This record gives sequence, structure tokens and C-alpha cells, in this order.
Amino acid sequence: MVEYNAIASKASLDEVFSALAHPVRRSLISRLAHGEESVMRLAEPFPISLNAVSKHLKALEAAKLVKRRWEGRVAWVSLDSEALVVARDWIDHYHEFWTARLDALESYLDAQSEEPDE
Amino acid sequence: MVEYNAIASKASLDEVFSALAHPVRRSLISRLAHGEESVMRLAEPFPISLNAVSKHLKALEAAKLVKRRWEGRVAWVSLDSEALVVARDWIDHYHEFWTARLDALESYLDAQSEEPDE
DNA sequence: GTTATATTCAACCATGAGGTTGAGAATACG
DNA sequence: CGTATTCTCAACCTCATGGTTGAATATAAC
Repeated sequence: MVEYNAIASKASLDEVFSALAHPVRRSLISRLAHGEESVMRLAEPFPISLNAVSKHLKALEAAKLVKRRWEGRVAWVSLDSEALVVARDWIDHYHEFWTARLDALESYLDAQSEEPDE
Repeated sequence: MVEYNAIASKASLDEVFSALAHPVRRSLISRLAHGEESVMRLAEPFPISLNAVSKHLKALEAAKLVKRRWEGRVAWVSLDSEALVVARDWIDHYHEFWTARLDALESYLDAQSEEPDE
């Protein structure tokens, strides 16, 4: 039995991180963390055209950072935290790996300094 | 008393996230998580020129994801996890904010369904 | 039905990113 | 010394990104 949304491809790390790389898009995420908003209202505070914001939202949606829900002619946009989790987990993985290595190095050096004459 | 490295500007989220957005750069980070490496050896497995890898490392360095240590003519590159932490914390902040909202919404809806006739 | 509102699509333009090649600087090796 | 090695810089090319404006679509309001 194939899953309902088997077609929906996962957002790649490429898409997620480059979506997060733009200040306007991060700002959109920041606003959406407070709750659902319409495209118009999201665009309002930015000094760029509505079209530009619409494009940014498209990028966020492609990266699965954001969802849309249509109500008449208004699109309600909300956060979709799944991609955030994917991005954070990638970072965490390598961060942990690296700090574990540093810790190992540190305790190695400590051990060395305890027996300086060998 | 001014700090030693007061000049070294912090890596911006722009730089960090766009550094992480490229597969070659993520792959470099992945390899560096296992330990320090020279530029030559880092470049080896990639199907692009050494120059291209050098540029990627420059981007990672600007984003403070990576450090260099010179030993003769060889540059030893290692992870600098500080920027990773900054990126992860940014994500975590909004992720927590958003999931908290979702939890609040859920319990609100639960409460509603407990008293359906009011 | 007409007009206004919300959003996207299409075409275009400027800039930047990612790749190339070729040369240059500094260090190691014979 | 001369030559090889490691790495970066500079110039260049191509394509993607982020912005614009103007038209198109679909729904709501009058």
C-alpha cells in the first residue's frame, strides 16, 4: 500500500539551507513562528514588491519549510517544521562528531601531561 | 580592555547558511568532522579542480565553519564548530516557538472537543 | 456584470556564485 | 642553486538568484 503523499519528494538539504540563507526568508520564518499569515500581510513590512515576497515563499515551500492553505482567494501560510528538524539534525550530527573528537583529543593531551617523562 | 580578537567579525547567518547550502561544502564538513586535513587531500575525492575546492574552503572559513593552521606550505583545515552552533540555535529557536504554538493549539482544540455543546 | 482584491506567472535585467584555466608566491627537496 | 609541491589570486564564462514590471487568474464585493 503506497502512502498518501508518496509523491511529495523530500526537501533536499540544498534547498533547505539555501532557503535559510536569505534574510528575507528567515524573517518570514520568524514571523510565521507566531502563527499563520496571509501573503499580503507577510509582504507588508518588506521594502520589496509583493511579487518578490511571493517568490521567497515559493522557495520556502519548495524547501518544505512552509505550508499553504487556501481559503477563497487568500493563501494562509504557516510553518512546516519538518525541514527545520532535518536541517538541525544534520548540523547536530557533525557538531557532535566534532566535539566528541575534541573531547577525546583533550583527554589524550591531559593524559600525556600527567606522565611527561615517558 | 579590548579583546584579543575584537576585530574578527562574527559570521552572519547569511554566510553560515549559504555555506551549508552547497553539497561540496557539506561534504567537506563531513570529512573534517573526522579530523584535520590538508587542502590537497580534501580536494582529492571531488571531481572539480583544486581551485574550486580552495574557493569553497574560503567560503567555509568566512562563515567561521572552518579554521586554517599553516605548517610550512601546507594548510591544515579543521572544523570550527562555533558557527554550527549559531546556525543550530537559530533553527532551534523558531522550531521551539512553532512547536509550542502547535501544542497550545492542540490542547485548545482538545479542550473544545471536551465541551462540544457550549 | 463590473470592479476590486489576493496571488501567481512571464519576461526581463543586474549581480553573484561556481566552475574553468593560467599565473604567482612561498616552502620543501634534489 | 633549480625544480617540484601546495595553495591562492586574477580573469573569465555560464547559469542561477533576486529583484523589477505588467499581465493573468480566481475569488469576493457591489
